[in-house]
Amino acid sequence: MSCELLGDKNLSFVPIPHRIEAMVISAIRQAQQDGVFPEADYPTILVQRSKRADQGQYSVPCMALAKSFQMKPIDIAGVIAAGLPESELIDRTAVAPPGFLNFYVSENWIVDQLNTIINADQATLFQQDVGQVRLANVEFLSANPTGPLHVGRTRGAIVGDSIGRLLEACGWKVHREYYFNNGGRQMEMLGDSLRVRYLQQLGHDTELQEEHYQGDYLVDMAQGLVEKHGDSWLDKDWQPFKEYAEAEIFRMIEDTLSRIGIKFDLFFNELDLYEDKSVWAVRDQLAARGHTYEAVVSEGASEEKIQEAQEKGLEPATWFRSTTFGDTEDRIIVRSNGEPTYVLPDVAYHVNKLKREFDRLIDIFGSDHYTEAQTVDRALQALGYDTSNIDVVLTQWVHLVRGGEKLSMSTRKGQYVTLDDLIDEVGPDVIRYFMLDRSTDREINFDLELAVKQSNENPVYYIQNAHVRCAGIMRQVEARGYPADWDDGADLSLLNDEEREFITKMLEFPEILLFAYENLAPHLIATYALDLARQFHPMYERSRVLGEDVTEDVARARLRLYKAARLVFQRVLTVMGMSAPETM
RNA sequence: GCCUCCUUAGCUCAGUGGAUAGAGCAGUGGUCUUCGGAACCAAAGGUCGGGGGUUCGAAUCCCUCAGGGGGCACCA
Repeated sequence: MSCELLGDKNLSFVPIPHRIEAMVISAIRQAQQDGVFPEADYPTILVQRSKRADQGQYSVPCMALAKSFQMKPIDIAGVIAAGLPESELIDRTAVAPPGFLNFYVSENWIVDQLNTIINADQATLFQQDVGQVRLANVEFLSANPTGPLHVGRTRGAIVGDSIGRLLEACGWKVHREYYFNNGGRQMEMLGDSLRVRYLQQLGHDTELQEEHYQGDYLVDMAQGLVEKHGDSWLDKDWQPFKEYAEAEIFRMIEDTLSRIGIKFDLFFNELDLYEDKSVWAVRDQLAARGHTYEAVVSEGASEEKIQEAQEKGLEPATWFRSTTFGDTEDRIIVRSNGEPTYVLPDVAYHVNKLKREFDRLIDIFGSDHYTEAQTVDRALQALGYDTSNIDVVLTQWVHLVRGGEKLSMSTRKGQYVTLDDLIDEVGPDVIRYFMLDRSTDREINFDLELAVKQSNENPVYYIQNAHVRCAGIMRQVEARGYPADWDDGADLSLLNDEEREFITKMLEFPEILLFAYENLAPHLIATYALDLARQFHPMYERSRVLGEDVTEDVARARLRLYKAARLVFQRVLTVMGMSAPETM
């Protein structure tokens, strides 16, 4: 086929719709040169998957082209059909009213893709090339080290890591970053809580106060401290305890994360932004550009607020005039006591990231950070930065559900469910899938009973079982003494309609991958994985390899099919950060 | 009050402005007994929250109303 529009890149896994689009554009250009179509701009060509078999596998609605080309849609479709370049991909096309052009993908081409899949580098199977290699910074999780990871943080962690994997599958290099603050009152309380626990371990009669951290992990930690240092820390204040606790907690967090397949490239300490003075530099630059002012209340504040401020006797604070950038109210960046609010170091952090070598930044936040993210964006604009290469993904809440009842995830008094507890209960693969399979702007009800169910109600088992079944066939073939390359050179034209349709479904993966990447929507991978499994199992039921009534030629062709299917399931699971088990 | 996300089958949810809106579960009726039954097949199930609008064409875009989640701290 003519591929000039697709450039020189390896065509193996260019999504089919992209190839069809290139063919259509080529036909349109030809028709324009021939004077059949006027030289007019026209809307983007839409190539969609057909819903019904009698509409081919892909179709292009030409109705939207009618205005540009001053012809009836059905005639436009006919002209395009006649002008399509020769292609090994497309067998035939058909025009359907009111103006659809349906594409029938070549059966030979479809089955031959099994060879392409099997011969490809498995680590990069279906990898999309979105230009030269670029570097993305994905910031997620960013929980302060005050305790073990709580389940409430899990969604952001999984979504962040998976978006990273999605980018990697589309040719990016990904730098995963975790932003944290180990200063402030919270961390002081943490240190002091450990100090109290330490004293208790040594038999002192002292109790935690209400504002102390109540979690049992500090008891264990205090025990370890006694084992290491005996009573030599008796007279120390909160500070060394805080440092000890922080180091231990980071160790716990990293252990937990490694259990669900997440590894960060950098833990970025907010305090570094104070040490290198960049927090104050940001404030000064905002001031120099005239975007700040000193006042007790914001400009245009209500009488009520002014009165309230007077009653409290507040001193002036530094405000960022975010209303200039579309905000409904200005925001405080430095409190009257001289301490910055959270937003100022966060702006400095983003400036820091923008100054590093990244081609784009992606932030994953809980939806409760909506206003914060907007304010940071506005401040960056105020500083003169182009924020168009910063994407913010906000994730909605997760509710743990057991037996139809929502569980409380309160962090008070240490009664929280840790991520470790959840991993112990349902396993890492289930967590990853359940946190991924819904659009990020939808809430999740995480059903703990469904999570451990071993039936096709549970999508994780259903998907992984497809891989297990493929692996089972390979084992069986080997056990019966067939050579490892038995399927090499098999006559793939022996595969039936159902088997070919399944291959077509596998070949949708590149377009799904690209679309999920473009929309930063990893749930589309999860949905696709389940769809693929749902198409796999019925076929598996009927298309046996080693049945008595299966001829050797058919057996070899089917073995080739399952070999490729196994690789595709493995790849899909890997992109989601899940395991592809051989047995279950 | 303002901002934001959600509302699609009994339930949980997919759905890129295009043809007759799709899955699973539950319910109904069947099949087979395994290269892992942790299975498969069939029929049934819908005013896409309500109402306007834009468009040749709207679940999808815009406006509006209603219901639910989250946010709007001199917290992080």
